[in-house]
Amino acid sequence: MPELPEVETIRRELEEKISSEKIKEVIINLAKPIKTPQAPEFKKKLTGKKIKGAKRHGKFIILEIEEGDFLLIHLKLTGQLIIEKSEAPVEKHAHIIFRFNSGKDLRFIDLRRFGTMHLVDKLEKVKAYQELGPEPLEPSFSPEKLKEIIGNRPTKIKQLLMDQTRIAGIGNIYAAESLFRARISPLRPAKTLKDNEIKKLHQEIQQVLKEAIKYKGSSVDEYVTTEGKEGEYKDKLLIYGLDKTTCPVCKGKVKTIRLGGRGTNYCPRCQK
DNA sequence: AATCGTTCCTGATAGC
DNA sequence: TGCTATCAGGAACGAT
Repeated sequence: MPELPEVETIRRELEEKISSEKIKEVIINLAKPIKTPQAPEFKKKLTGKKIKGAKRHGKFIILEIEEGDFLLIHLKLTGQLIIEKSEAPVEKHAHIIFRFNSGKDLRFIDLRRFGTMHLVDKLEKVKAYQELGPEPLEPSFSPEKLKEIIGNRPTKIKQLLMDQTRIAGIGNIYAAESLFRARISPLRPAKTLKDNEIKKLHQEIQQVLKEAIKYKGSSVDEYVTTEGKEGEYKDKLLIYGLDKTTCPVCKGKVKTIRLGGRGTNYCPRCQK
């Protein structure tokens, strides 16, 4: 599933490959992902417009459209954005196709249909976007900032890391990885973390995200790049993934629990 | 205000 | 074999 490194990989490729592409036609095979406006107006507002660029905040991709609109795309669990020639056979679950004058398509494919799109003139109109917490790779995200976010909260640290209104872009994969690397149990109430643990966690969050971007993300579930290629960071993950039963550090048994409805792997011997 | 449980959806897999 | 039941999960939403 796409988290910050995966979404950033897609954003970079979109920026490079479809900036200044002009939309000739929008084909809607399934209207469900389009949250606003309604499908006919969505189509009308985009047809004939140029794409100016691609930004990202958290797990949202923002396509900047000519004349000031923004197309916010959230891939949720299984959404994909693929760029290919218009004559390529249409994939199963290709719900929305942006067809360009150049003969290329940008296709939104989404097996579980959880992904969303909003076309708005102001970003603040999308509530979840407007409520996003700070970007973990921005300079403003200092160890002190993380300490402030943790504050006196009793919430389990893993759930706090995954809360998009606290920090933007971290999901199940990178929450588990950064906690493992920082040797902190996902079950620890956030407020019990000592200053040195917060510092370490902050460092590991930034490092694992940067490394994962370098490898074009982790192909877990359906994630692929806009070229349809898998991200290679999957092989570098230390703790995430059901097939891991042995801790790569102490060789002890990895524990799988459910935390806030999510499968969570950790090593009880290494992570305190 | 913060947190918890439920819901959306398909395909893989287990069990009979 | 072929059917049905179960499960995974990000975040919106309603309830507490």
